[in-house]
Order: sequence, then structure tokens, then C-alpha cells
Amino acid sequence: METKTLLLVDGSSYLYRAFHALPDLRNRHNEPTGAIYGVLNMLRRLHKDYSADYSACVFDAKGKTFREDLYPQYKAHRPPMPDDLVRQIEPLHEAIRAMGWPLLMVDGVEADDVIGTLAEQAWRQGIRTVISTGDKDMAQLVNPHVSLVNTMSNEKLDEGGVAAKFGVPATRIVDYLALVGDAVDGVPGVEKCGPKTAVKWLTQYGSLDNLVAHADEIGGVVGENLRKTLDWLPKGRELLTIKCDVALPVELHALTPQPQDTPRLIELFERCEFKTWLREAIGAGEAGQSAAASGRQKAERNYETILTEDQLSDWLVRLEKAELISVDTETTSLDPLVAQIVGISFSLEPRHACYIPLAHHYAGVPQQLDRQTVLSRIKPLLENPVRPKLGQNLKYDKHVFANHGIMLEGIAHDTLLQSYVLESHKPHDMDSMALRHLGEKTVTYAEVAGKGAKQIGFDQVDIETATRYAAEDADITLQLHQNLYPQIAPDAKLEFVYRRIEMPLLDVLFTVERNGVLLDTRLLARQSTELGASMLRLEEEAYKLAGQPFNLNSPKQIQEILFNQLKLPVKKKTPGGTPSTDEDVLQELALDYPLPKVLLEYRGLTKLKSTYTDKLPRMVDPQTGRVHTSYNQAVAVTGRLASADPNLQNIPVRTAEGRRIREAFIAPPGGHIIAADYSQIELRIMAHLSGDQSLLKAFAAGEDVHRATAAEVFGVKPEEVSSEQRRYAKVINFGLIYGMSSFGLAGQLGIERGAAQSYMERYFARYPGVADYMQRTREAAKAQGYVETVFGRRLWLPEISGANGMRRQAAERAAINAPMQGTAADLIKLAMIAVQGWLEKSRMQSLIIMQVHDELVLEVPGAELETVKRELPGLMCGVARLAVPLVVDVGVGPNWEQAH
DNA sequence: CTGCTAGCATA
DNA sequence: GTATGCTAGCAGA
Repeated sequence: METKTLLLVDGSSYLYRAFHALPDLRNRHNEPTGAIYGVLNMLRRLHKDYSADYSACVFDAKGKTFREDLYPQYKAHRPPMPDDLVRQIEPLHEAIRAMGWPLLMVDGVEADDVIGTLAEQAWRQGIRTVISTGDKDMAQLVNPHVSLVNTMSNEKLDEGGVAAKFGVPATRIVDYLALVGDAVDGVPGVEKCGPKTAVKWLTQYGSLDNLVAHADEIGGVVGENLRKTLDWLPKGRELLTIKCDVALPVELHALTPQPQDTPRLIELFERCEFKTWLREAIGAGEAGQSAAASGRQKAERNYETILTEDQLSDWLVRLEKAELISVDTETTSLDPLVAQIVGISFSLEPRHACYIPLAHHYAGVPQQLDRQTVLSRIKPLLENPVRPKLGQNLKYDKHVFANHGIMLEGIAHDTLLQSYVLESHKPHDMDSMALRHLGEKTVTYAEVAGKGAKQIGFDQVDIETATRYAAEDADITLQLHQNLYPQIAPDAKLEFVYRRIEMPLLDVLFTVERNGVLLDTRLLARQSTELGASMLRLEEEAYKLAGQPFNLNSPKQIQEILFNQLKLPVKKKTPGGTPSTDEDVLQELALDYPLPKVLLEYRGLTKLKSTYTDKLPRMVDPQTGRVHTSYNQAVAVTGRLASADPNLQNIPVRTAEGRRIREAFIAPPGGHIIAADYSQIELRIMAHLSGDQSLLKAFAAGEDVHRATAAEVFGVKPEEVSSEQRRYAKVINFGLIYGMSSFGLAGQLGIERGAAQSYMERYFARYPGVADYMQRTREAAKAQGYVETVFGRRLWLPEISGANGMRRQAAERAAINAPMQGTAADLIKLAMIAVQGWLEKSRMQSLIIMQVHDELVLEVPGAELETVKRELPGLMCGVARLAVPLVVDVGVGPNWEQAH
């Protein structure tokens, strides 16, 4: 594959140099133009010399940078920017944009750091970078993939060039700069140490760190000066090090050269009186106009509203031939099972799209094509599995079409899932993605339909506005696909996650959501009544204990009663600084006082009533008589699914009262509920990933792993492990999965920090493979910015190298947890695909009705019970061969509770 | 009416 | 100590 190139221009460095180097040019209004001319001239030369796939001109922005925080004197002695220079900045930026250069300024980040970060991102993606700069500090960025060019002197520097020019390799440039210092930016080095001395020292000692270690060996005054500066040097070096990991508002791939805005350029050149360039621009403008007149203008968008039979037939012909159809629906509702089609849009090539309005209703609406007729005409195409479709969140559109009796097949690509596979931690809504990847600002839903109470239905939106919005959606989706998919396809691991996991899962989730779950609503209603009665009793008791009535649901009022009126001791604070009244605190207080105990009981009951027994019956779909959750496939950064509306992944199980709710999840008459869950899945994955021998052996032998851990940590025989010891071991095992510290373990077990520390040390001594794995994971996360699951799903940790210590530590813990949680998510997703595939192939009536992270729940007719029970574990365990056996427990019952 | 916090349900 | 979604209360529109 040929290599792509990124061209980065250090605009700020050229701006200063042009201003000082060039004569004081002015236009007839006496406005200075010299710096503008100098920088633009250079950009034109670069444009001629390099044909880059990506490019950007980078400037310093306003805002304090980390260097000023680190060292207040940084750039402090610089005189303020001359007014004549300030006045040229805005027109220069406009001209650069008009020329089609992507222009980057990031608040609080210097141009150097933006350039460093982009160069780093580029070489990691196999893209070559050329940095155009007049600043020698940039030499530190040079490596086999990154080179420099000074467009003013025409000097080019690759790795060899840097070594030849400076006398030290590129990797030592920062050390070199720290010794010499940077007078311009006000960063001192070692007094009397110039380039010669710095090179001599670095050649002799290899690096600054080693030189510092041997500082006492250096003689003379310079040696004396070096020793005086030892404390300063690390800080100086930090100031002079270009950061390569700052957060940027745009993606590298969005930095594509844009078409020139000729009219704007003509205006600017006229104002500046750049005569030659002006003539040239006018010539280009005329050529462009005639191109537009003859229909060749590419940049223009062409969105067509389909209102006639002829237009429709015309598009149908093209849709039939298309190799990929970008499709989007506009509807009456966000609820996928309720939504009715208002219009449909298609796009087959970038910047061209159509919108077919079908059910707009407002005064003066034009005649629209008949919805039923249009749907029956496009139905064969939509249902044809060999005509590939593309969309953004097609699971939703598949529901919408299904609501009209159309089964959307041939779903080949989904940009939501592409973005999720590439960058699970970033927003995946179309507006942000268009900006991030295409540099395009899109029409938002709020702009066409309003928001909040004033929001109107899409059917009330006038057809012209609707076309701009809906056609753009199909168009932008296609453009995003053309940008994103090429980033997935060449990477075998990402391709697997996208094509073998997420895309097939889309259809499975559609089926699971549509299947729905049958609820015993009368049972839930009865439970609600009971809960209500108990709550009333607890309420009265609480008022008596408090000496006054208050709102038991209000943490604020509870605070007032407990800590101000009853003067109970404050155990911990909320993040907001007020005394916490959460479960842990109440539990502790309950040992000594009666009211907290009542509050705890009350809280437990309210949660059950409001979230479950009251809410669930109201979520039953009147059409199907069942509850249809919605699985969000692209929110959890670890790769898990998330269930919402209602959330069926947090139905109570821990307490006996809570578990009763599961009795309401039932099978229809003659059917059964089967629950199949992976046993100890995350610990097994930890064994696999770490390769720890003891852990692998314990699983291979089918041992009770918590008991085995207890035996190792407490140094007793497995059969002698007490239940207390096993409980401790279980907490330790879970803690490890969460990347826990001894501090956290102590809190969890209610023991001293030192005791927890020694448990962990003993654990790691007995399971050295696990300790090793944790360290490796932390390092990998730091080096790459992400960690991977067994299947190669990338789990991004943007804060792993951040400046915020607390957040960085949290990112380290997440880094340890993510491969385990993420691999478990991959496994059960593969299992869902396997199970659904098997059910369809063998024409079974059984339905997958829920997924709860490590558990699948099925509704099975009596006739299929034995078959499904027999096959399910094998299907779920067969999706991967790990270094440990996978074990699935299967339970059967008339309801979910009894299936366990 | 919207957005925030506290609290809590699950894996 | 990892990852989610939902509820009620409450403050500021």
C-alpha cells in the first residue's frame, strides 16, 4: 500500500519570521500586509512542492498553556506582539482558509504541541509526516516517519540531517536544548554551555540523565555551572519537550485539503493589493463559474425532493444498480416499536441524495406520493439481502420498516458501529462525527424541529427544510462510511470485531428487542400494593423517631434530620461536600441508632416500587403485550451492551424481596424460561490473559476458584478454608478485576490498610503471572493510549497520560478492567450470534429474550425444552478456545427467578 | 421545563 | 476499585 502523507505547517513560527524578515508592505489604506504576503507565499510554494493527502496550517491560540503553569517566566519577558502584526492575523487566517488549507488553533495548546500530536497520530497510522517550520526545536519530532522542511531556507532535515546539523541524534535533541536553553522563550540552560559543549557532553555521556548522574566528573567553570543547574534541568527539559498527546478537536482524517473559496480569496487579495495573485484568482473564478454552469462543480450539494412518480422511478432505477445504498428514515417517534415513517432518504454518491416525503401534515403541504404505494415499490429492494445497505444506527430503521411490514435485509455497513469499533470513547452522533471526520457542520434535529416543549413532530416540518435535513443525513452517512471504513478494513482485528461481531449482532439485537419479554403484571401490581403498605408503616415509624414528618426520599432533608437535629456523627461527605446519607453510612449508623435502619429499609422498598413494580407494567407494549427493551450497541466503552427503556440488565437479584420481581418475568403457557450464564467469566479471562500457571491449573481442574485463592493466600489446605477466608478471597478476586489498590481492598473488607496490603502481596506472590499481567497492561495502555480484548477490540483510555493524577489513576484501573470486561462482552456477543443462528437454522420457535452481560435468557416452548437445554452450553462455550475451559450453567423454570 | 446531584439496581 | 441506566428531589429558567 502506498504511504499517505501529512503536511503540517508551523504557521506561528513563519508568521513571526515573515513579519521581521520582509519589508514593511502596506496597501493604500496603510494597512500592513507584509507578514500575510510572506506566509501565503510560503504556503503556495509548499502546495506546489508537496501533494499531501492531509494537511494543516497550525497557529498558537489564546489561553494559558501548561508551560506557563509549570514555569511562570515562560515567554514572560517577550514584548507584546507589535500592533502591525496583530492586525495581519485575522486576514491571514481567512486567506489560508479560503485557499482551502485546514487551519488549526487549539485554545490552551501551543502550535508545537498540536503539530507533535498530529505527527505522532500519523506515524502510528502509517502516515508519513512533513513538518514545515523555521523552528529548530521541532527537530526533536524527527523520526523515520517524520521529517522537517524549512520552506524559507529550503533546508530539509530527516534523521540523518538532524544528526549532521546538531551533532546529536533526534532522540537527544530535547537533552541538547535543555543544556543550551532557549533565550527566546525564556527557558535557561546551563550557563556558558553552548552547542559545542552540549554536543561534547551528550556524545560522551549519551544522555542528559547520565550526564546529570556524572556531573561531578566535569571540571572547569562550565562543570561548576552544570552542577548549579542540576535541579533545574529536568524542568527545563519538560518545558522544551513538545507534547505529542494533547486532546485535539479534530481527527487527522478530517484534515483534507478543501476546494479553494475563490470569491473570498479575490476579495482578500483585492484588499491586500496582491496584484499577481489577484489576476490568478480571477482567472480561477471564471473557470469555476463555467464549470458550475456546465454542471461540473463538485463541492455543491444536490438534494432532491421526490414528489412525482417520474422522479421516484428514476431513483428506483439507480437504487437497483447501486453497489451500496445509504438509507435513512424520518419518523413520528424515537420509540422504535411505535415510530411510523414520515419520509425516507437515499444517497448513492457523496453530495447527492434524495428525500421522499410520505406523511408530512401541515397547512399548505404539497401533494406527496402515497406512502403505501411507495413502500410497496421499494420493499423488494429493501428486503433483498444481496443489495447492500448502509446507514447510521440501522437497527432503528430496521424496526421502523418492520412497523410497516418491511424486513430490511442486506445491512452491510453501519457508521454508528464503525465509529464505535474505531473510537468507542468518542461521541457517535452524526453531527459530531461529521464535524470530526469530514469537517462539515450539519443541520441538527433541533434546528429543524425545535426542542423541548416547543418541539414539533417531523411530520410538521415543512418539506423543503425536511429535505435539507434528511437528504443530508443519508449523504453524510455515505461520506462517513467512505472515511471510516477504510480505517477498519486494513486492520484484521478491527475488521473482525466490526464484521464478525458488531454487524451480525445488529440483526440479532433487532430480533431480541422485537421478541420482548412477557410480564406477569398482576403479580407486579400485587407487589406494588404490598410495598406501598410497608412503606407507609416505615414512614410513620421514621416520623416518630425523627420527632417530625419529613420527605424520606430527600437526601437533603435526611441530612438535616440526622446530622443537624439528631446530631449523629458524619461518616463521609458527598462529592458536593455535604454529609453523605448513602447505604454504607446508614449501615454504619444503624449499628447505634434506630432511624438509619428504618431509612435503609424504606430506601430499599422505594427503589423496588418506583423503578420496578410500578414502572415495568407501564412499559408493556399494548400491541404485543410484552416489554421491549432497547439495547444500545455503541455506548459502553468496554464493548458491553446497555439496556434501556426499560433497563432489563439491573433487575434485582441480591435480596429476597428484590428477587421476587424476577418471578414476574414469565414464559407463556406451555413454555419455559431458560437462563444460561457463563461461570466466573471475567476471572477465567484473567487466567487466560495472564497465563498464570496456578490460576490456569485451578480452572483446568474445575476447582472452586475462590476457595483455591483462599488456600493460597492464607496458606491452608483447600478443604480447611473457612467461610470467612473464602469470602475474603472472593473480595480480593473481584477487586483484582477492578484494578483495585490495597486502600480499596481495606475499605471493602473493613480492615487496616496494612493488612489489605499484605493480603495483596501474598496474592501476587502466589500468582506472579497476574501481577506481571497487570503491569504489562498498564504499560501497554500508556504506550498506545488503548488496551485490547482477546479479539482485538480497542478500549481507549484518553486520560491514561493526562495531567490530572486522580483521573490518570482511574484510567489505570480502567485499563486493567477493560480487557476482562471487554473480552467477556465479545464472548457473549459471539454467543448470541451463534445461538440465534442455530435457532434460525433449525427452525426453532424458541426466542432469545434478554442479555445480562454474562447471561442469556430464552423463552422456550415445551416441545423444544430438552433440545435447547442440551445444545445451549455447547453453543455458548464453542465461540472461542481460551487457555481455560468456558463453563455455562443452565437453569430452567416457569419464570426467570426459578430458572436459577 | 431542563439539567444537575445523590443514591442505587445490575454484571 | 470497573462498566452501565433510572428515579426523585431540587434549583434555575
